[in-house]
Amino acid sequence: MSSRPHLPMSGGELALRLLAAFRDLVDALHTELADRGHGDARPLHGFALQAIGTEGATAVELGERLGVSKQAAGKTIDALVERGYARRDADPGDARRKIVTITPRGHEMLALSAEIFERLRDERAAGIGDDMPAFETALRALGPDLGSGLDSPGWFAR
Amino acid sequence: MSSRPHLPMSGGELALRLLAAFRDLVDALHTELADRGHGDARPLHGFALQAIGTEGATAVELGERLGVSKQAAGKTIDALVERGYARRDADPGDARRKIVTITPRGHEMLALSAEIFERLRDERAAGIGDDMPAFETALRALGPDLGSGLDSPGWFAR
DNA sequence: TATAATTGACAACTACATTGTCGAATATCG
DNA sequence: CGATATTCGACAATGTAGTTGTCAATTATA
Repeated sequence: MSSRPHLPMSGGELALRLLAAFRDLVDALHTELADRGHGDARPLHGFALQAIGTEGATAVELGERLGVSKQAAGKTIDALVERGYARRDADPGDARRKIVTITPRGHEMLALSAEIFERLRDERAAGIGDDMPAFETALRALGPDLGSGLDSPGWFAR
Repeated sequence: MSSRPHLPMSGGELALRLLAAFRDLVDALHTELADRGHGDARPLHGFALQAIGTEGATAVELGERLGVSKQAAGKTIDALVERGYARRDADPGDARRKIVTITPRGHEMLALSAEIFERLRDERAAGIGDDMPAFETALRALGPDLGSGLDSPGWFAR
């Protein structure tokens, strides 16, 4: 409960630490994933798989959910299919569409990611202690609504 | 505070919200920067300028500080010089080296960024209230040491 | 039925990263 | 002093991911 006096955090440090904490979590996740048979998975792949969902999706839909063009979504789907995380099938009702669905291996990767994320969260929470609920409440208040587009690559530098 | 029962946050949501909060802050910063004469500044530029510092730096040094190759650092320096944020000068003592220093316009952009970041932080803190000190303490405990490399572009997808 | 909209694929282009190579300049060691 | 090694910056080739534009095929609609 921080009986210590609190050192103020500058706005720049706040931003930097948010990014560092995110990267730390995701790097730890993928180190662990690599150890458990998913060394070819990239951070983007997990997000894309979740955007595909249990219903499946077309390239256009995936692009909309991820906030990128359908062409970029198509490339991501190619990568997922190459790695065995997703498959493309013809839509029986509409010959234009190709439905992308998650393969068993894709589901396994998602489940593994969730499991590892939970453990990472618990480890971090243990280091934070009583402040964790306040931290989570504040983090929810800090950021915008979720799912607002994951067009991260290229956004940073350009 | 928070007399409400706390809803638990999954590990995945934790990671996602850290990224969303970071992006929200940086997007707001650059919207404001654009309104004040720095529409061509990108998030990476501010970090690169800070890595150059008041002492100046060579391309190799900047690459080390940013965690990228010297070639990538050279390109970033090109971008900074094009926009008038930095300048390259020959080192009088070593003809191989070219010292990159921050121009007055670069210093102005850094000062403006710091000012805007402070205001953004205060706005967010107002929405969070009493939990803000606990939040900052927890965020410090959550992430790794700062300055561990900013090689964000390409890191996410690859 | 003619027209419009949707889907997925292809091409061309941009942007940013990588590794490898090179010449020039400097440092070091015998 | 001079040969060798290192450092720095530039160039080229390559890889990846994104974009826009175009196109044919298919489906929906007026």
